[in-house]
Amino acid sequence: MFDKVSDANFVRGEHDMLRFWDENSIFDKLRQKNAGGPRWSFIDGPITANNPMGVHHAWGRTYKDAYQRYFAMTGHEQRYQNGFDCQGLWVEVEVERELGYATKNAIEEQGIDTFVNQCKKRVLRFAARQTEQSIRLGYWTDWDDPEQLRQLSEAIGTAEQIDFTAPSGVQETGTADELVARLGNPEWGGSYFTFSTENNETIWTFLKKCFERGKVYRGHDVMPWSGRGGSAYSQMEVADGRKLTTHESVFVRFPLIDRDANEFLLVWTTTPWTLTSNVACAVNPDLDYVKLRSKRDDAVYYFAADNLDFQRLGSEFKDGFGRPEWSWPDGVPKLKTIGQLFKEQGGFEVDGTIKGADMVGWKYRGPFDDLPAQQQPGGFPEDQSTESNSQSAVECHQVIDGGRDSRGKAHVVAGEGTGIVHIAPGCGDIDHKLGAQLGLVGIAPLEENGRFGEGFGEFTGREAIDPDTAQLVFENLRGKELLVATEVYPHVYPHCWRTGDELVFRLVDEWFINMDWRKEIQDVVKQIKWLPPEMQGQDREVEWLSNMGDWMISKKRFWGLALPIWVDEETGDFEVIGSLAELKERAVEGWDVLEGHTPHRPWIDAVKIENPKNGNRMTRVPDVGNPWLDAGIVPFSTMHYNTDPDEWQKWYPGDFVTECFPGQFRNWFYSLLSLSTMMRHDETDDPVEKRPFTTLLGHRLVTDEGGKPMHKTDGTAIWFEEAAEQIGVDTLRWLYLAQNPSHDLRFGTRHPDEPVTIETPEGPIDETKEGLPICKVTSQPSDEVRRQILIPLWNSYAFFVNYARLDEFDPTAEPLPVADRPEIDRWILSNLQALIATMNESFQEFDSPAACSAAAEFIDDLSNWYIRRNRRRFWRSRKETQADDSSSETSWDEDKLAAYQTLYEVLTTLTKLLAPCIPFLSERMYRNLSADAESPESVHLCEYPQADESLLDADLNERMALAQQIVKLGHKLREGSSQRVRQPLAELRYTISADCSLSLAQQGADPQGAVASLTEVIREELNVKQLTGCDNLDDLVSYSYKPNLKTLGPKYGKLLGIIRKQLPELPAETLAPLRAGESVTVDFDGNQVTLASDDVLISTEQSTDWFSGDDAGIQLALNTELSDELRHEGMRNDFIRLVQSDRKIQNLDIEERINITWLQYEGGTELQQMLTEWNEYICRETLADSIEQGDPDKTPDPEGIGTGTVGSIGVAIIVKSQTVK
RNA sequence: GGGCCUGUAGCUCAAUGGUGAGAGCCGGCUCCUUAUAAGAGCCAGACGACGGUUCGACUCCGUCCAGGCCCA
Repeated sequence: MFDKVSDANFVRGEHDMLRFWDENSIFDKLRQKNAGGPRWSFIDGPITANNPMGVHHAWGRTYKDAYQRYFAMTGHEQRYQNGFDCQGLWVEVEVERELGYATKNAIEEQGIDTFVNQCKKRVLRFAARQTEQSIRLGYWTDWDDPEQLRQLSEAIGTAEQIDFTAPSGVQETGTADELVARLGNPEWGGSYFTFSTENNETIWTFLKKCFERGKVYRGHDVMPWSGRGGSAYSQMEVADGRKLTTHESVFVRFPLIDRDANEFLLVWTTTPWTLTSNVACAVNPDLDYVKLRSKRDDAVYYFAADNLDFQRLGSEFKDGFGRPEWSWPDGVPKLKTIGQLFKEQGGFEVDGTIKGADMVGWKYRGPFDDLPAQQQPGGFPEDQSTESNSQSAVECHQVIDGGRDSRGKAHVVAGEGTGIVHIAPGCGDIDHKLGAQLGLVGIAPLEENGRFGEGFGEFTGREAIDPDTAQLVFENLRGKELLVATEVYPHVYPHCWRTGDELVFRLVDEWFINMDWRKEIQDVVKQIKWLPPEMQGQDREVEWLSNMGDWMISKKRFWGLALPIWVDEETGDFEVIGSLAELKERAVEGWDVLEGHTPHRPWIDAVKIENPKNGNRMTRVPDVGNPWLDAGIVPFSTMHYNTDPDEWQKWYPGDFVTECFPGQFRNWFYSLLSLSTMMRHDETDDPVEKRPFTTLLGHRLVTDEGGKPMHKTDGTAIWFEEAAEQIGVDTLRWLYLAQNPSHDLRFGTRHPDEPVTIETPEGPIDETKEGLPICKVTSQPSDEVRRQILIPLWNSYAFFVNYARLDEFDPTAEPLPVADRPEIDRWILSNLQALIATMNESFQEFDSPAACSAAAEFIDDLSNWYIRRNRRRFWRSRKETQADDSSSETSWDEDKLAAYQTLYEVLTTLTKLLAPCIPFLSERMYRNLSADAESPESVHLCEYPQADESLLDADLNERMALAQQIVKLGHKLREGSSQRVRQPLAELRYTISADCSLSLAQQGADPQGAVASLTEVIREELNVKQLTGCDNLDDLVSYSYKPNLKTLGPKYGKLLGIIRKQLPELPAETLAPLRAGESVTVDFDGNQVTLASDDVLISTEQSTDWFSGDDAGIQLALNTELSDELRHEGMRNDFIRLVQSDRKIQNLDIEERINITWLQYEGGTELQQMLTEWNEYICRETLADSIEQGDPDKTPDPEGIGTGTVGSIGVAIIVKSQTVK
């Protein structure tokens, strides 16, 4: 027997199901069930275990769970391993914040070991948190016990022996560090952690392969650098930290040598400190340079002719710098043109122009040639590599061609500046590239802390970004009479996203992978399916690969992969070590320090090896690895490429990965693809064999309701539980799965000023575990999902269950053959098969939106058509018992049984179909519906439904669709003629032309006949007494004719204009044969044109008092004439409706009997007459025992009174329950 | 600056070169309902601008404008 169903209460139901799954180990049973089945290999992209999850994480995780559930229900064995991304700067930043460190130095002062342990603790803590959140999301995978993770987190760095129970049940005892290093191993199960020793060691394997191919090198690069952070920044970090700021920029003059005295290059820069490190000046050889003579001192300046009167930052002054918050800063004056500057300094005259090309090779004196750094041969610091230039910077000073970038665009252009660019290869990106191209030496002025090093005179020790440093430069220049002018210059400049400090460009020593094997990776990319297609993922990845530079794998930080590169600093020799075993073998010092610790800093730094060439000690580079290596190695490390190759072979390549798109082309996707390509290069040449995965599904971002990104800092980011407990997880999951992945999801709005308390399994809470307040979340799209999908689904289920209880329906009874069931039953079952087929296809194609929209459409058909049309079949038992209905038929029982069995079949199938999408609600419905002891205890242990072709009746589906179209059009006609649906009308006539439905026409079926079997349905829906199919409606409507341009265009071309104009004006009888499918020949301005029936479009127009209309090949005409009889019937329906609505307001039980009193305040006796005629009928329909007229002059009891209109008569109706009072 | 993508209803998105450019959401009006905090019907557009190709352009081509992404 089914349990009674009342309010849906979705969120509470979800918690009930979580408990049910947990207490009955349903997930374990699922894994057991599928063990040995065909494999489906999902590879999880690790989530950064650094903060609690927000709603933006839940999108991808819903895909991950839904597809794993689908493939589980189709019997596949899976790995079920979630991953946590553990290492890297993000964690360090948060830990620095936790510890209150202000600078990088503090980490070293307080001990790297302390810091690294804190990082581990934090990661474990948030892994526990995210595990709990993911479980709440319904994400089924092999989770660690969050409490165990917390226990490990607590004990990190201590010698305490921990008793650890792995998810597999394996017991182990050890220190937290020992245990943590092995998390996610195959014996234990559980999530993988990228800090695990196996993960790190497998990256060593990769780097060793790179090394053996000669792809690892030590390089120098000029990189954005944060003095306070002590770290190079990636381009992405820089992009995140761009801010509008002002600098005091400077016009400076460089005296030319070997030319007339008093000639100068005019140079401009916004970073005056870089002038100390000037090596060359670049011009554009194609530009004209003006020779300007200043009247003040007769000095001659060279600069780009176009710049003389160029209004620098003219448009920015008006419109700002491209973002709303970047408008021209207050108090900063409009910039002067160079012409103005010289005018103010006493005027000038122009002595002609010269091509840039003619200036190349001119020598000049630099402004800081007195500095030791400028005078040191080979640059500063001296470059010792063999082919390097041994000149000093001073000796390099000359005008050079600025050159072009890879796409032929000149580096030096007119416009901002002077068209002469000062080049400091140690201080700028392009400068560095140019310097390398032309063999110029470099000067690297800055130390790691962002201050000038030795060799820079009075600048040594000064911070580059300190405005006082700029002032010192200006003073110095003034003293040397080289300063022309300074100005306040606004521009968008990179800043450290952590400290807000300005970044500088600094020459750094870093480790790179030479990516000249990019072609190999591109070949692999082309073997992968990139979804959704409209994101053009494959093209974008190939494009990125062809433009990317070498991969800088080093980071000057503490918490991360220990780069396995050991260097002999004396000779520059280096070696990459491929495993810990190899390292142990080679270690000549410090192994005892590492022993007992994970291969992280600081312990691994102690290990030294010997240079086999000369016996020198080799020391590990102090850098840690780029964290994308950690995530990219996952298809190898987590499947045990090194430790269990057979197991690895089983699961590689993955069948599916999914991740948020933006950024990942150059991050995770890139690292996965390049690592896999390199790992496999010595094993296969076939790009197919090098694929780490075969299909990738990307999705975009979660934004707020207005499409703007949500931020943690301004309180607009929505925490997972805020949404889960306020909106409901099934709703969220549907929202994610139904969303087009190539569009941002406009999720909703968090209201930071409206704190709320939410219910959780552990009781009500008003803040997160981190102490953040829980606030109100509104989400219009979620409300829509709930209203359109979940509630109708629930109501359909509730309708069934509650009537089935009353009728004691037995779901295990012998099913009636479907062929014997009414057409509408066969229709919904047929539609169900179509849905099953669509959902299977959609899941297999990773197209969850297609699955969701098909399901949504089906739920709508079920709720608003099938159930609504069939309600009476479910009510019959009641009628049978309470009124001796003379129209009783013998088929009643069978018909009712058919209805119950059909709806039961539909609902149970639907719970299975929807189980991957809405696992909670479908489980709840399934649990109540599957009374059968033989069915699995959980919907998630069921087989996914497969379509039964024999029940699929495309013809029936089409005919029903046609009936629905007729009903829709009929409603439109009623609306147009102001006839409410309760008012019965005498007749509706229809015709259906052959082109209304392609396949019906193709089958040669008679469309009128096709609908005939659905007459009852249409008649009832539209409340008409008679539905008549006609060959034509000629006597009721008139026709209008229009040319079908699509068919006529190709035939008559230019004649079309005439046809188009004249055809509608032709007499109706000329074109009438077209309606019978015959063709006619017409003369258009002397052109004989033969029109076939499909050359003309025919539509109907109203011409009688029948209301008519047409749509999609259907023509309808509705008779709106009302006889007394019809009018009374309409009144009867109004009356019943009023009574029923009163019953509902009073919340009467569906079986409760009543007495009715009605009051009429005005009007004649028609109402009374109607009630006499229909007394018995009304009593039966409303379960009334009596209908009496009351006296309107006596004040009626306001309790239980309803007012309304019957026909056009205003009445009040009192419904009294017999049992209440 | 270069490459790619996108400009359609108040909002979010559709529309093989073919006649009145479709949905959904929001709002308004009307209707329906003894499963329905549900549903049905009606009500809205200078297709970013300008040229070109064509009998016919939202669609193809060119130029420009605006926005996004990638690269520099």
